[in-house]
Amino acid sequence: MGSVTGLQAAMGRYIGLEAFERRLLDRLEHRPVKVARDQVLWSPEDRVTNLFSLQSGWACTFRDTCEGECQIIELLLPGDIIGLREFTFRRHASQARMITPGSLCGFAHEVIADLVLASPSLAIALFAAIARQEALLTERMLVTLHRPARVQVCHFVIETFLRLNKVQAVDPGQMPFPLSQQLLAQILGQSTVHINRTLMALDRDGLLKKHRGYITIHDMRRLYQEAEFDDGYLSDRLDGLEERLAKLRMASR
Amino acid sequence: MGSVTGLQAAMGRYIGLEAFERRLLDRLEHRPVKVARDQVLWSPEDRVTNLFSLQSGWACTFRDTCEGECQIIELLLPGDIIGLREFTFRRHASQARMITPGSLCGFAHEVIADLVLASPSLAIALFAAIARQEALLTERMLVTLHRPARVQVCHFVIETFLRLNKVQAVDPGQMPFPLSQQLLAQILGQSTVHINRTLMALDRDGLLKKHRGYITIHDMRRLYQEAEFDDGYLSDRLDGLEERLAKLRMASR
DNA sequence: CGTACCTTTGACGGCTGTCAAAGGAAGTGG
DNA sequence: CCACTTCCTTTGACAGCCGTCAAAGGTACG
Repeated sequence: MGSVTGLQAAMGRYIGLEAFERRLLDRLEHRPVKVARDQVLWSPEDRVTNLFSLQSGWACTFRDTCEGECQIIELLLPGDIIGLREFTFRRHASQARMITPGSLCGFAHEVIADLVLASPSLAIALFAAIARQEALLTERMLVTLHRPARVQVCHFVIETFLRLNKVQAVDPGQMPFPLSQQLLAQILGQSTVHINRTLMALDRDGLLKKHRGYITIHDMRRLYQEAEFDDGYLSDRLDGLEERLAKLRMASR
Repeated sequence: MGSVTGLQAAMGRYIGLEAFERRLLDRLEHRPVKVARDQVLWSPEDRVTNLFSLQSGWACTFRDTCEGECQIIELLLPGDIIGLREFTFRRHASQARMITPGSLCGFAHEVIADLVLASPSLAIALFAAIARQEALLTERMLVTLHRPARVQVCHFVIETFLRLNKVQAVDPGQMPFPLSQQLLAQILGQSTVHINRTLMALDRDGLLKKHRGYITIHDMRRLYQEAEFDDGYLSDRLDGLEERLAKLRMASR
């Protein structure tokens, strides 16, 4: 039986899994490995060899821009697959690192070819997973390019709240948030100093307060308003595609 | 026989195509349709029904942010597939529109399921195509968040030059560029006024000059320097994955 | 108990957005 | 062929969000 946050859950979000597909996925993650905070999963220029299924803990991929600046590209939460962006490339452009201690399962990138061959449904689910991660990136870009830091922070907190909620119910008063202000700045592409001022203001205005390790959301409604949040991009529904797959599968038997 | 910029070329960038795969793709684009400038391919909230293979002309997908602002998400050039980002979603979040007149082939999004079922190689090629489009987005985000407008413009011009060059040799002195300063601003997420000032400066400094419909690159070397350009993210090489597919294919016979 | 990391605050400067207006180029219709 | 509209480009003045630098206080961890 796979864990709640394993590949089965990651793929099962989008499609119904048949028994043989569950077995396939289970075999990939039979032995999760514990990893420490700041553990590096790959570095720039490394040959692409592995993907990872993140079972617990938070991780990120990032790029060093010039002069020591650093931009986080993806924030990976439990249940996410790490490396989907890059598995068709020869070498990594980014670095991947654990933000907290956690556990994960690695598997060779060629295994994707096996999965696609064994199950077109899983292939579609993988498309869906990539598209969701890309949608996160797109929303981030829209917000960072066009809205002030205050909106960016509100938006990111809601987004993270909803993402966490998909895996496990989250109390808005105690939302897990193991990110320093520096990391938050690197996610939003702003300076640590400015993020700090923004967080102070959000606390002063009674919207939310960031503590060490967690966030307290005081007023979810106003948070949505300030963030101008529209959650369409977080939808897991596939529609249409899955039906077509089912039909094709029947026909090919 | 498929056109130079059709699906065959789009997929053939990444993998070798077998005869039956060529036939599959050809059947999808037997009848290209001419479309006018500003032709809308889909709008926000539309049900996702189609993907398009762009045979000629330039297109884009974009989102209206608040207050009439508009951010272009993808710039699509001949040979690109339009809609890869969204085909696993139920409804579109963006709008897609032709920038110039052109021609394209539409096909139902469920056809992707057919392709995946018929050929795992094509599935991998589709992963590669999505990953390349996502890489473009990522680079854009890194540059827009951390570099001044001058670098952004240089970077974008080189990127576009290289993308065009993959489809057809481009003369740096007459590079096709049918984008107004307003569109360029919407791509880079900046104001038209500021883009104008930046272009004036680049012309004054002898780097490049934008005319109506084309750009003259005066000094490619300095352009690369100013853009701090690294072309790794434009690579089409797959490595490893294709070999694995070939082996699996053999084994399954 | 000390070191390292994280948070907080102030001063200052710059890149970029907004507003406004005018001149140019292209396309349309009479 | 010319008047007219529309879009595109250019320029100036001004303001504001945000980055940088610097320093101090707080908190966790060995």
